[in-house]
Amino acid sequence: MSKAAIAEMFARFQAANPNPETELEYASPYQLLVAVVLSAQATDKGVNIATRKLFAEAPTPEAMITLGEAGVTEHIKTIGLFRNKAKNVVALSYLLLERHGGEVPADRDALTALPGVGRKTANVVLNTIFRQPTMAVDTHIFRLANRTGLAAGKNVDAVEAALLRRVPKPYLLDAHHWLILHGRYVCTARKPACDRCLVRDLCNSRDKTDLPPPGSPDHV
DNA sequence: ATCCCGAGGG
DNA sequence: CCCTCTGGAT
Repeated sequence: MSKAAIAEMFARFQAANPNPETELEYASPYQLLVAVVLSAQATDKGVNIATRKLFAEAPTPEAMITLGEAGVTEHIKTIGLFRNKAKNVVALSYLLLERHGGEVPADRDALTALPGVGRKTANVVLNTIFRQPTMAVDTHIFRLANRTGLAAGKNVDAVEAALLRRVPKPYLLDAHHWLILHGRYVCTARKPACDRCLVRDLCNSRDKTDLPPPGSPDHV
């Protein structure tokens, strides 16, 4: 995708959705951090169902520790990888109190030092809470970037670096959420809805593609 | 490279 | 049945 095409792509995203936001439900930086940790290999919809109950009982790190690993597990059993996540949420809450006065640190190294928090989760927190121009590359953005030609890369780190180079600065703060939402609802993994894609004419996969071939049941 | 791991969609 | 979902730790 050319430089001009990329600028056009984000201009359209911005016009269609001036203030894109996460679909995770949270009432504090702490709750967003926990929700993002829980969202690994899970849908936002499923995470929200679990966190409604979880945050009602444990809205703060102190309450989460009191609830304990067994209590957390009960609330998040409907989410995949729940044993690891329950352990991480409690341990992370303990470390937030011990190292950061119970606050979420605005620092990538401090964030990734927490259990269950890797580079992608840290980037989401830095962007969503602290409004830093980070690019968190998840399954949606990795797929969409490579498919459309927005930013090619064999792994998430390469795609992140390419996006930071190619996305025009004025769009960088909101690019993450625009791309996530586009990937979730339009440029989906299996059966992309190209017929209602806002940037269809700019997409490399119009003629050279990893999409299902024309004529197949999955072709849109 | 492997494991973790439930819910929803097709 | 199989694939996908805002990955991280070993």
